[in-house]
Amino acid sequence: MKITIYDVAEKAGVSIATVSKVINNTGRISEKTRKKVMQIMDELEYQPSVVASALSGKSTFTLGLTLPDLANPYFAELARAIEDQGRKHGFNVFICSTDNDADKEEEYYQLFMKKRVDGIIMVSRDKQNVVVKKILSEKVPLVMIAREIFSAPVTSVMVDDYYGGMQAGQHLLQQGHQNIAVIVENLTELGSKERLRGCVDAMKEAQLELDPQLVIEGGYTLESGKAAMKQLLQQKQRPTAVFACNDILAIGAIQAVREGGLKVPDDISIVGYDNTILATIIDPPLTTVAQPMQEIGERSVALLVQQIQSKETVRQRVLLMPDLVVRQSTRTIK
Amino acid sequence: MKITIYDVAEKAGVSIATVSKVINNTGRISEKTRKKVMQIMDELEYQPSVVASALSGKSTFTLGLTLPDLANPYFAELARAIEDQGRKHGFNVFICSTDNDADKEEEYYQLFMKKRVDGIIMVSRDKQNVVVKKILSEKVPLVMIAREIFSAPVTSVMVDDYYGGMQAGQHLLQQGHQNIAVIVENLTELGSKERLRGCVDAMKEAQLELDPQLVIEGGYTLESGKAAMKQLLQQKQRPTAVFACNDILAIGAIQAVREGGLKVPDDISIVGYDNTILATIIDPPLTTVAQPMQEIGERSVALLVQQIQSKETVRQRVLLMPDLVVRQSTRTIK
DNA sequence: CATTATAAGGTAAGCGCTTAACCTATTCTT
DNA sequence: AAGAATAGGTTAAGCGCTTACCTTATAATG
Repeated sequence: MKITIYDVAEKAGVSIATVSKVINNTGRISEKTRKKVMQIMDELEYQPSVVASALSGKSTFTLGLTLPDLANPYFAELARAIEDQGRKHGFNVFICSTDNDADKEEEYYQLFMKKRVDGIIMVSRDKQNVVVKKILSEKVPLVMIAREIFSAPVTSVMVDDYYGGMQAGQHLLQQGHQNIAVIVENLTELGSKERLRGCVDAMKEAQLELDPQLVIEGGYTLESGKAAMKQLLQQKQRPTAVFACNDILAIGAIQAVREGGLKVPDDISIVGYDNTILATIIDPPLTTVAQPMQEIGERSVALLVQQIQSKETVRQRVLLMPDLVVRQSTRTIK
Repeated sequence: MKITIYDVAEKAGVSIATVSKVINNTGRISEKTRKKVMQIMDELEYQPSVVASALSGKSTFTLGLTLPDLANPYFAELARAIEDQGRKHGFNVFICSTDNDADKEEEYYQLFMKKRVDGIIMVSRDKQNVVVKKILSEKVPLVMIAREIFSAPVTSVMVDDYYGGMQAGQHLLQQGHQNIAVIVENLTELGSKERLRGCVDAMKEAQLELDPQLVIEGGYTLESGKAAMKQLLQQKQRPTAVFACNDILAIGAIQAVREGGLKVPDDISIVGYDNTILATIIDPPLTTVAQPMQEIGERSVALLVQQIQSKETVRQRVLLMPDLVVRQSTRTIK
């Protein structure tokens, strides 16, 4: 059956300890023996069992990742970034969609524990997360990628929503817009609030004030973005620019504008948030605030691996900066 | 540290064998003892180590999935479907992006072997796949999700491209189009050829012939779709309808049409292929041939699990039917 | 009542590795 | 040239389970 370390040892005429040492590059082994063993391993196409090595004290080189929904392009891209970084460090990752369902989250967590993953990355909107507390109390290495500041002391990677909102606002202001509306996702959520606040502050700096009438909760779907925009189009003083707090909402807004017989960006400028692939394929291509996906993946994996390897827990929150990507859904106002 | 089977056994006043038996529901255990042991496991929040149980002969309950790129919405959706099905059967899945790079594929395959995954699902365009042959020769359970018929006897799940192309063609014909163009991905690839052939045959049934001038290779990118469409717009006899062999191409085509001062579907109808999320957010929403993602995930996992459990290898090819989703990028011609 | 079945659970080997502790030639030292 | 270092291995225990094979009560049988 499967080739084991015994087969290699026997064929090389050494003990299994020696083989183990050449695999792990530990202990003292003469160059000659090393060569010999390596050659035999090659010949036999020996693949040391991570299962066995994990059982005898080493790690499983496996990470668990939970996120709301892998079918969502935003999370898929993030997952890809994490996967790539994991690979660099020699880790495979279990990617698990929770649908924001606490039960599924719990279920996956249990699976992670049974499989003895070395660490967990959670992407979550929920700040009152019970599972997180369990993970922490079990001292399993954990990194959160979140939009809310977590009450517990968790190492987390976040993107500065306030700054992102501000960038969006500044961009529109630079283009001469004064009458700006904001479609937020959900005003009870910190991330949304921060994006809004950033935009408001950008306007304040320009001595402008955001009309509360022009702030609308849009939720997360295309339809709701459309509806929000329609509502905005009815206002007595129609805005000349809209900052939508995610790309889907922005796209819904574009569609509503078009259905209203107006044009983007000619009549109304729109800036989105996230810079998902959707932003590039929509017409006109969407000006949007880009989350630094690669960077998020890189930092979170790095922080996790660090925890795994050093066992120490220097908890920290990393705050990354988003970046505005200017495309064609915004333009200078006359 | 971690609770082990010994802790449970001791606290319950039984041997570890007994605990193992209640965990696995094997052997004879009295109801009383079972209850007792279960209760203790609960109390201690005992999570049996899959690592240990895998080492002693059971499976790892882990699947490996390789696909070209998780950041691509099409594959992300597929991965999600597979993940869900895996969960139903108690499996976690390592999701790995290969970027169609043979080296990465090989690397991931080696990792899968080291981690002793129970089975592998590969999503690939490549039919000359060396890794596949290795997997087969190692007798590791494998299911391919492919577009090409594989030379080796691999269990595979495919979608009937010919029928999909036919559906697209029939739809356009029913709407009265006679002058139909096709933007294929790549004429050297079987999947593309089949879609084209399906469309051609649909036309033949209607006593029509597809003008070879109206078949253009478009590749896989938005830009290339745009370019292809522009080329079509220049033809002396401009087509009234276009069948683009994937959604991205279709979207590129829509943009080209719009840039040419024409409208979809008023001037030109367009049908895509894949029914990715992109089709729903584009304006106008894209009529497209839907791949049965859920079904693909379900069947492939089911086939894999079957192989894993029964050890027998009833190789088979499952051919699923795609389904046309009519949206607003096509319309009846006067 | 002695014998046999059966139910309930225990013993111990083994899965494929890692690693601390130990052993034995060589090579240095002085 | 004798003792101390050192290089290069080997031995064996242990990681946390599973499982074939025992053992021992207890119930069934003639």
